[in-house]
Amino acid sequence: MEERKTIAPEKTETAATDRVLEAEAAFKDAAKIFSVAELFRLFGDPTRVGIMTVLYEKERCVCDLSELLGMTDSAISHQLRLLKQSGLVKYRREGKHLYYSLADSHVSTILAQGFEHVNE
Amino acid sequence: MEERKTIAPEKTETAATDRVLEAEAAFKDAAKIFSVAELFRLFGDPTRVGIMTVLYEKERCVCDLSELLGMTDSAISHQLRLLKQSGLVKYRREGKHLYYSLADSHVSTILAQGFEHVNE
DNA sequence: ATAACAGTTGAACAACTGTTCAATTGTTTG
DNA sequence: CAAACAATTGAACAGTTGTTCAACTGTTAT
Repeated sequence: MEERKTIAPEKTETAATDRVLEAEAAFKDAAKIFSVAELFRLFGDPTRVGIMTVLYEKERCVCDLSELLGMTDSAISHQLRLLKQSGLVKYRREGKHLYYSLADSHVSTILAQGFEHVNE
Repeated sequence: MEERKTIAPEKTETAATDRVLEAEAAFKDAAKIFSVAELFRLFGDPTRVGIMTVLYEKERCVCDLSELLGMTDSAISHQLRLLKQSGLVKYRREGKHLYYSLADSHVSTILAQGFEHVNE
């Protein structure tokens, strides 16, 4: 994010270098802003929050998740794919069942923070 | 969220009361899940994250925000309205300018958590 | 091998979201 | 008062999202 509102068109080489460095910093910041938004976007849907809230307690297979949340396997599976792709959940196979769980403590922490804010 | 996967159809009055209480609890949980998703949904857009990231440092007027983020006043204003409606930002008037700022420390905390997760 | 169960996948569709544009409100200054 | 600036608003539009449905893969048991 750029700090100054206006940049006078300077002529020295060091000033030019400064502007390049500023531009690079702004670019990195912009990339981070997109990543943060993308992270929160995944927490921004009731089905996905429901899934993660259930998984907060313990691992679950898809059929448990769909029954607990009152949705079809397909709908749950589609959302799990998004969560999986973003590294928010992981899974292990046990016979016919795939047991999903939260990927790491970061995910639980962010989720908990959300509930904390909602509970005033 | 319901714990047991199946509920046997019991006949006593206490069991009926239990089921009502369970249903109420499930309803409250569902309502909270929607609130949490709604909260994160607002953090799930790059423009809004950009706005909040700029406001994290200090309060800003709409014209500053639009210049810093390289967007039109209108686009910024539309997003500020959403953030305002959800109590995530507040503002004060000073002459022609409306100075926006983050509503409370909860907002900064959630935002910081997001950046922390993105920075590994 | 076949049936049954668990889960995934892709296409299709309706609902929603974010930006733009033009018109408008509110405030200050000449 | 009029002009200029700051910001909001609503309609319109394209792009995205989440669910459904049907077809499919993979695993276990008979």
